Amino acid sequence: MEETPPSLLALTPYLLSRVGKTARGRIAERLTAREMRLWHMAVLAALADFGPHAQRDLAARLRIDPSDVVKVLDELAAAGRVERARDPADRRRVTVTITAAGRTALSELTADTSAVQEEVLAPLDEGERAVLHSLLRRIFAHLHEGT
Amino acid sequence: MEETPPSLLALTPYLLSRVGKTARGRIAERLTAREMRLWHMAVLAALADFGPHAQRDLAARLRIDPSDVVKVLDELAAAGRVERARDPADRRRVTVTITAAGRTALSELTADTSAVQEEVLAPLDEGERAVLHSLLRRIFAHLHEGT
DNA sequence: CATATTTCAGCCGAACTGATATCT
DNA sequence: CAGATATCAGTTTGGCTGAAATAT
Repeated sequence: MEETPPSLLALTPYLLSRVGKTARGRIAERLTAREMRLWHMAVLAALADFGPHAQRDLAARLRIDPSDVVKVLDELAAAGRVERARDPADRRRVTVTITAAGRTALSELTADTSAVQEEVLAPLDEGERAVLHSLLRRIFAHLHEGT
Repeated sequence: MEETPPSLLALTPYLLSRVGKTARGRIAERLTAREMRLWHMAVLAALADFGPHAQRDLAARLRIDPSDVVKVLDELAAAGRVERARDPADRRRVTVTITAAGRTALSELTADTSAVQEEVLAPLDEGERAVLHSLLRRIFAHLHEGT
């Protein structure tokens, strides 16, 4: 009396949605233990990978609402993981930079996510994981090219 | 200035989370056009696949909170897609049954989801879609066996 | 009386909307 | 003054919690 309806399991988007939600949940669970959330990690990763951003550019890159960027940065700045500074060339802009503490935090979060990867992909061998990752990359690229 | 951070794209759980969320969003979009939501579809599918359920069993099968089952069924019943009846053998229980209108609605929702499948999996050929589906089925089974 | 099932009211995090202040 | 940027306040939605009401 616990089976999932087969007519749903036959639909790949349904499976994607369910598995994705579980993955998200597992990551969020670990981040919560560090008093962080997914957006905090995404922001830190963007700053580490691409250098300082104006808040507007962070919002565009991560597809997060600008008004939410404010809150996320408030929290990251309070924890000393990013620094905000007015751009002297255009004083409307606020330039956000990751700190050393921010990089440390990011590496912990990345380790958490790798642990989740181990949990979620447990039934797959190395080759299968690579295939899955590559298929998802292609789908992801396709979903974000039209926009 | 629009690339997603590579350190995130390297993490399969992150990709699963993002792609899954988009899939969920695309389905939800279509269902909204029919004034339905994902839980409505899941409930109808469970009733169609496995026959009448007590509300408690629907909640267990679909891993939805019992208090939310009440709201979902209120809406489905108001639209004539399910019927509720007290179980005479145990009058605490309410037995839920799908109606003919409910089956019609479900087939429309399934068609919507198939259309989303076409959108999301567009870059993959038949063989790749089968591989993806099979890998996701295995992950899904693994995630739900421990519980 | 203890437990099971359904129902209801309310909370919280995530995502969005609209308005405002500041600056170009 | 028109447009851009950041900020703030409020709304909505989904998912959860806790407490009732009814029945076993």
